Parts: sequence; structure tokens; C-alpha cells
Amino acid sequence: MLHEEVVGRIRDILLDGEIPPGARIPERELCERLEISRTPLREALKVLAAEGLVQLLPHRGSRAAKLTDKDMRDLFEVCQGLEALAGELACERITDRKIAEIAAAHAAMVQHYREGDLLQYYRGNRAIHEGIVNAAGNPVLAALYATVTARIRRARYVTPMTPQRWALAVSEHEAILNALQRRDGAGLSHILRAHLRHKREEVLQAGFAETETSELALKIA
Amino acid sequence: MLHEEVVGRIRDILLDGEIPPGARIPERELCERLEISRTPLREALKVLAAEGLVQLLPHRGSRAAKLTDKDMRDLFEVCQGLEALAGELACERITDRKIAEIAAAHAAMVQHYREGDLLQYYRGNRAIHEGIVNAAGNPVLAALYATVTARIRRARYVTPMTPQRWALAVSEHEAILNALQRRDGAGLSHILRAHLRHKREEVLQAGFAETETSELALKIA
DNA sequence: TGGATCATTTTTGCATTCAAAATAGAGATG
DNA sequence: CATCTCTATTTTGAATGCAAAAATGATCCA
Repeated sequence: MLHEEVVGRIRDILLDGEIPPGARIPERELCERLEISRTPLREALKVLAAEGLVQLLPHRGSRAAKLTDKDMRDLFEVCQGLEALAGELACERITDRKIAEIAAAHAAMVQHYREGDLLQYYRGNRAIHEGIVNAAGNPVLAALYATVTARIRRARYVTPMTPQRWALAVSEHEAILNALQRRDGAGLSHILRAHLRHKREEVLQAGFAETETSELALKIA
Repeated sequence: MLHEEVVGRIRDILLDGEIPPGARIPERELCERLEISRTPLREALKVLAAEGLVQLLPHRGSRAAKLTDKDMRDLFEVCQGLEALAGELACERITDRKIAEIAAAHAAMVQHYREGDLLQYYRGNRAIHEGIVNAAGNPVLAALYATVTARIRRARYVTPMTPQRWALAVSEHEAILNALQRRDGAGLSHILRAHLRHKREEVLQAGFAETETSELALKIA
């Protein structure tokens, strides 16, 4: 198994919440499961620590990083900035073909919304946002976006969704697609910011906080 | 020596150009120099690879990352986005005290400009940009900014500077300070973008390119 | 019974070792 | 003389082993 694959596997384990935030990362167990020794595992953990998904405590091992409200706010803020930038660049560079692809993804997502399939809706949602970021044609931007969204993903796609909020999100997505089709960079950038600001408010209001509170909730459950 | 320290030491070696872009990283030699064994060294290299400073070639070791023109453009583009965001946030959050500090740094930098001390000018320049980014009060943003600027630093502070360009840069910095003092987020953001766009043009026009061309130059030299 | 102290076990971090892969070099061949 | 092939050496990537640090828990004493 290649180094990058090890990193990816552990990242998935963390993002799936299989090792909950704040929990110790069981080295030996993971070694057995991934069928590797401690050396490559530890290399991967250091990389994930640099990404912010893992917290290293000298002489006390590693834990799945636990996000505070402040962390979450900061991450959303940066995510907004990155998506806004991506939106502007995408409008300058995107091909008609790519726009058509995103329009198709949008239609599919709306269909999932109509069917009330939240999971598929989130999948489609993510595909659209990633599509815009990729259309910016800037791999550096895409890579940073990937690490930032990875860190907030759990909260983002776990927050309960009221009908009103969901409807708002879908209408915002209509505007997003519209701006993209008009290649209105400033407009797209603006809408994306608002869209993410709303999402952030949802997440934070949902009393997200991977803090003692939700630790407690986990223990009770 | 702590893990983070090892990463920092190697990062400095790379940023100082002691191992030039594209060159193989001599594992054994670095081990001796840092007085560590290969295990922690390789952990650090993988982290630096994730940061983009090192390129890992499976079964062929690691090299100091070599930036193409495209990489440089992408990095500047992202840097612009991050600084623009930081500028907006800083205007909302910065204290009078912090503004005074940055004003002082600005005055010092102008003094270095008048004296024609390019190295000190660059130092001051960097302090101001970092000051603004830190004033945004967003550690996630600050961390991403640090990695992006690290990657372009060499080119940024090595490019030759014509009197015209230098004068322009200083006048832009006057405008930056001005916008900050007025807490004009939109204005600051706008100026920072223009400032970085100019810097990028300088660097790229200077025929930067850590490519075959400069490889050749290195070999000849 | 509560808590402090010290031995035992476990875990961590790193050096070393070992197998596999890549590179270099000598010799053969056209 | 250039090129190809096959072996020897080096280098890489990962498993193991070992010393130091931390966690555990057993014992003693107030």
C-alpha cells in the first residue's frame, strides 16, 4: 500500500467519524487493520496532523482533532474566501462543456431535493461546489479547498436541515448556477459567500461544537 | 529534537535554497547534520511533501519541489485571495494598537526604501503583510497563508527590483496603510490584490521559472 | 476510607535492520 | 565504438527492536 493511500484511508476513517473527535487513535489496532507496521502509520499521522485532522501530543500519542466553535467559524471563513475566489476565476475560465456538466449536476441535485433524499442531495451539492473550484483551473486552490472542506465536512453534512433552510439553499444554488452561466464572476462570488455564511450559521446554531457537550452526548449515546 | 523542529529546520534549508529546487534530498547527509536517524527525517519529508515543498518519487526518494511558471501563477492567485480576505477581516477586527504597530513597521520599511536597503525593505514588507494577516484573527487563514507564502518566498525576495517598480510598491503600501487606518475593508482588499498582481508580474517577467532554464543556469554557474 | 508513593506494564519515539527496488558498472555483442 | 545485458552496489521503504516516558495499579499509611 502506497503512502498516499495510507493517508487517505486514515483520513476517511476520521471523516466517517469512526474515530470520534477527541478520541485517542489506537496505533496498534490501525496497524493490524491496514496491515502495515507502525512506521508508515506514524508517517501518515504526522501528515494528517499537518492538515489539522489529527492532534499530536508529545509522548502521549495522537488524537482525532476536536474542533471548537471558533475553529469551525475560522474554517468556514476561509472556505468562503476560497470559494469566492474560485467562483471568480471559474467564470473567467470555465468551458461551456463544464458549465453544462455543472448544470446537469444541479438538476440532479434539485431532483434529490424534491425526493427529500438528503444524503444524495449533499452528494450532489458537494459535486457542484467541487466542480466550480476545479473549473478555476488552479490546483493549489483546489488542494487547499480540499483540506479545508475535509475538516468541516462532518459538521456540514450532519447538521439537521429544516425545510425552510433547505429551500433557501436550493434557491441559492439556482442563483449560483445562473451566475455561472452568465459568467458573472462578481455575482457568483457574492452568492457563494452568502450561501456559505448561511451554512455556517446553520452548523453553529445546531450547537455543533465538537466540545465537551457533544463528547457528553457521545458518551450518553 | 521535536518533530516540528525537524520539519522547521528542513523547511528553512529548502527555503534558503541550500538544496536547490529539483535537487535530490540527501537523506543520509541530512540525518548526520541534524543528528537524527532516517525515521524522523522521513516523517518530516512526508509532511513537507504535503505542504508542497518536497516532491516524493516512489522508490526514487525525494526532491526539493521545482515550481513551474504555472505553479507560481497559481500560488500568487491563491495568495491574493488569502490576503484580500485577510484585509477585509482585519479591518473589522484590528485594534488601534495593532494599527499603530503596522504603521510603525510601515515607517521603518519606507526608511529602508529611502536608504536603498532591499533586504531590510523585504523584511519589513513581509512583517506588514503578516501583520495584516494576523490581525484577521483567523489562525486557519494564517496557517494557509504561511504555507503558500513559504512556497513563493524564494522567488518573491530574489527578483531584481527596478527603481520604478520599487517606487510603485512603496506607494501601494502607503495606500494599504491608509485603507487599514480608515478600516476600509473593501478598499484594502482591492489594493492588496493589485499589489500582489504587480508583484506576480515582476516575478514572472523576471523569467523566474524554476525550470530547465534555471536548472541550466545553475549547472553553468 | 482516602490518598500518596512506588513498582509494573504499556505506549511512545527513534535507531537499527532487512527485503525489495532502482542505479551503476563491467563485460559481451553487434 | 556504441549499445545491450546481467550482476554488484546503493538506496529506498517498512518491520523490528530498544530505551525512555507515561499510564496503571498495588501497597502502605494516616
